[in-house]
Amino acid sequence: MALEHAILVSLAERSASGYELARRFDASIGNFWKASHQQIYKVLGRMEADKLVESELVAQDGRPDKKVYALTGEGRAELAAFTTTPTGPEVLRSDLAVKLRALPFGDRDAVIASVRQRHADHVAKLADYEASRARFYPDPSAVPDEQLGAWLVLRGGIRAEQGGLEWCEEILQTLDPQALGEPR
Amino acid sequence: MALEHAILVSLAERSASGYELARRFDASIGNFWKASHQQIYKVLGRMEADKLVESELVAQDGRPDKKVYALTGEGRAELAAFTTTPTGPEVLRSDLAVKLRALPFGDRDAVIASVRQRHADHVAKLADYEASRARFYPDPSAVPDEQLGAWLVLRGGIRAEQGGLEWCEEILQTLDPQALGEPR
DNA sequence: GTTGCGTATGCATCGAGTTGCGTACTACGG
DNA sequence: CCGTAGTACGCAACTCGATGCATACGCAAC
Repeated sequence: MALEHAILVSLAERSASGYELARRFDASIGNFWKASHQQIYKVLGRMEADKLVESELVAQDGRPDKKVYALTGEGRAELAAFTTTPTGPEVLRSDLAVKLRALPFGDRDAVIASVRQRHADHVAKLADYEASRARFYPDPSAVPDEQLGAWLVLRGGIRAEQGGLEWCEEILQTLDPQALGEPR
Repeated sequence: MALEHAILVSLAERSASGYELARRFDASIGNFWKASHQQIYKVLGRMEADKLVESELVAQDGRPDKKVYALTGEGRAELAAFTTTPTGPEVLRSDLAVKLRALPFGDRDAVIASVRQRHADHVAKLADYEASRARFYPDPSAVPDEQLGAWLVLRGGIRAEQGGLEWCEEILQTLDPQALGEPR
């Protein structure tokens, strides 16, 4: 039930409607936790029933009304409690790894194509992260204390993408060495 | 439904009972895809109904009977087809990232403790992977073709663990610089 | 001799997450 | 005036996966 905690964090940083949360989950927070708007609405409903958040209807003009959610004291307490719970080991699920393992039983060229796609994904994501870094943290040696967490998460994202990228390059070098001169 | 494909790969490499599969998922395959034995039994049941696998009851002495599953032709075809499907972008879910982001609203020391724990996990996993590498691929320049996939997956695992380890070190250096001299 | 451990299979229940659909209003272009 | 797109919320049905529990057998330890 960690989606709940991701939402709590997001709302702690700034109150928002479900719709806004969904978009945030497409951007910054979504870099390390995905969620569709349906899930978000569902969980928000439960969280409101549990008194972790409260909502206020806000009329807008030119747009539908929205329901802005804010943390309650109980929500803040729950979030603080969450930080003290032990973190279980990371669970990874890699489709690409399954495909690699299936190499002897499948289509080598198709697998290589998947790796190329993944390679491109990493390049794009990395550019994205780099842009965020340059924009929000122009001076890495002077990150304000309250942004340390977000900064470290961004650094982790950059590391993960770089690692994934290098892995893709190693795979391509191994499976398809002669094609390396021509990409791009 | 990629658990299905992970099972297909595992059975393609060698026929096995549900119990054996569950243990394999604790070891090599489980490094990039987790599954409990109940899930495996359930999925195996469905896969048999779908004719992707077939089972044979094998009596053992000193032990309960077991049901050994093997791929059918249809199963092999499904596995080959899987390798040609496009691979979606990786979905990551990091509890630790959520906790880092929650730093300003929670308990800093507890978060640091979680990072230390994660750090230790990475060290252990890395040692594990290194042992596998040394044992199964003593000469990295001479990996037989049919093991290339497994080798690359292992390389990816090592990279991911190293990356995670370095991230933990960066976090600790940032949040708790003076404590770095004393660990261990 | 019974308690615990390892092998081996499975059910039942619940929450998490996906997919598809539905409603309602505004704004803009053709 | 209609179609398309964006904002904003939500239900229903389903699958996936996690957790807990149950059963059955044999072996070894205490």
